[in-house]
Amino acid sequence: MVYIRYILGTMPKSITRTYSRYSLDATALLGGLIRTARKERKLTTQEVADRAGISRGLLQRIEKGDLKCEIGAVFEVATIVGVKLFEADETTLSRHLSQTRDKLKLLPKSVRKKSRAVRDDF
Amino acid sequence: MVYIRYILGTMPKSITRTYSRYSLDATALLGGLIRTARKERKLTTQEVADRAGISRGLLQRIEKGDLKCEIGAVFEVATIVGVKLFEADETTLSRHLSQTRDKLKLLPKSVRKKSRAVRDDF
DNA sequence: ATAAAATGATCTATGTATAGCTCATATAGA
DNA sequence: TCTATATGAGCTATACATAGATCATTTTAT
Repeated sequence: MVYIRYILGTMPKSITRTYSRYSLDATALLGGLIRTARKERKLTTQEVADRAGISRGLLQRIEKGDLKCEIGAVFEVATIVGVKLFEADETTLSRHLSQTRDKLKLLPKSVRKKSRAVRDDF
Repeated sequence: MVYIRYILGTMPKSITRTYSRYSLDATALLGGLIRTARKERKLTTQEVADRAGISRGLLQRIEKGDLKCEIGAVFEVATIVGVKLFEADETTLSRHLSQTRDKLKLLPKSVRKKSRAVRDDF
């Protein structure tokens, strides 16, 4: 079976994205914590990558703090090497989760802007 | 200018990935916290998406806790609506980051497995 | 010193996440 | 009630992240 995968097209234009210092630092910190925890547990990059079901290259990028990695892969690796997210263990996390869901129910379902400026012209 | 973009190939096979309960919960919690914070600050999805430089659709997936979003986009949105990562503000975060880097310098540069079982056959 | 193993870096093919629409529905405010 | 608007959901094209390989280098343990 043959599958049509490619045709002719125009030159692609790449998109660059900007990040705040806080996001950069947070991702770098998480990556560093993962790398530290992995070494303390004496696990090789290949072992952790296998357990997480990802490639060794992706694990390297995660440990470097690459902002373009998918969050599921990052969190999965963090879990495997024992880095706590939100500084919460499994039970605390799920409790916090349901609390957040309850809180959301109480908030308005959509945010509405003031339609016009307040009438102060009288 | 014409750019060669496509050729003929074989049928693609998709890859499914599994995630732990902990990763699922952590991502869902983060998404919920973001949604809650956004509403409390009375920001529309469009406003936050614009400020983060992402599409409204991606923001919806982030708030839903989609594990395939890139971590940079998620952290950027969290920062914008005021959700603290690591329960730390900017200065605490950068301090923690340099501490982690210092700690890494002290650890062995590569993890080495015991090459063979301990000699107990004598 | 030597060798085996771990890590770092780079390349290609391809599966897929994303932007940017459209349309339908829900909802807050007048 | 009425209406503007926010949200939800689905679509397509494409830019890009990932897997998987290879090779070079570093590093640990013997």
